[in-house]
Amino acid sequence: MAAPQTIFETLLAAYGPQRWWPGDTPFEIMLGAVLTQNTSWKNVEKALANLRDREVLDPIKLNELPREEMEELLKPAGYFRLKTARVKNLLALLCGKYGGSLEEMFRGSLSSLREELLSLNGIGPETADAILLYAGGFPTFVVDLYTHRVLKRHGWIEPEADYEMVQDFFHASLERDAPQFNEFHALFVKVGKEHCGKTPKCSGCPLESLLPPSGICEPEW
DNA sequence: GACCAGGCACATC
DNA sequence: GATGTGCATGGT
Repeated sequence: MAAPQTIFETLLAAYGPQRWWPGDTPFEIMLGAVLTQNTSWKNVEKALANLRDREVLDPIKLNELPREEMEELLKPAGYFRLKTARVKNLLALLCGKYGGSLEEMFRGSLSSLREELLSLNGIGPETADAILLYAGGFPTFVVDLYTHRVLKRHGWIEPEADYEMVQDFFHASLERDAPQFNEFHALFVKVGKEHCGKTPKCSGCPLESLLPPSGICEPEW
């Protein structure tokens, strides 16, 4: 069984720091977390650029934008009706309870904020953790599809493991270090894209070295 | 033209 | 409780 720290060091050695989730502001990162749901980041950037051009990349201004206009600006990110509703749910909390201030919002505790975000329609565990880690700087591990897939294929978690169980795999043994969690998640997406897609390309995968002699990467998951 | 992308909620069994 | 399906655009 490979330890999370060993997996991290192996991926970091193979790919180097990813310096992920570039966003000019925490608010932009927060929006990006919703917009990137099942969507490539390139499309998300177009939607964020639309918001910037329209000069509504600000909690208060965006909250005042009519639904139809927001839908139009978010179109490039896909699921634009759905995501407009989700962004509005987020803005309702941010503006209603915290006066539109992310700084104010992130004064809360990790666990209470996580619960609060999860109570919103459209914010699931991955989006909540992404907001808390990447925008808020809280040490919570973001588990995405690639993380699940990489761990299951290599036999490092049981096949039935759900989101919380995968997250516990990391939280149990790693220091609660936001910069490391940030980098680690990005590295999983990197190795996932290159080797653990739906059609796996195991040749040259840096994680192969961590498997026991009889271990194999199970490509069917 | 098929398939995929940094999910989530809801329906149905 | 588990499994299936809708949501939508843009790139390969």
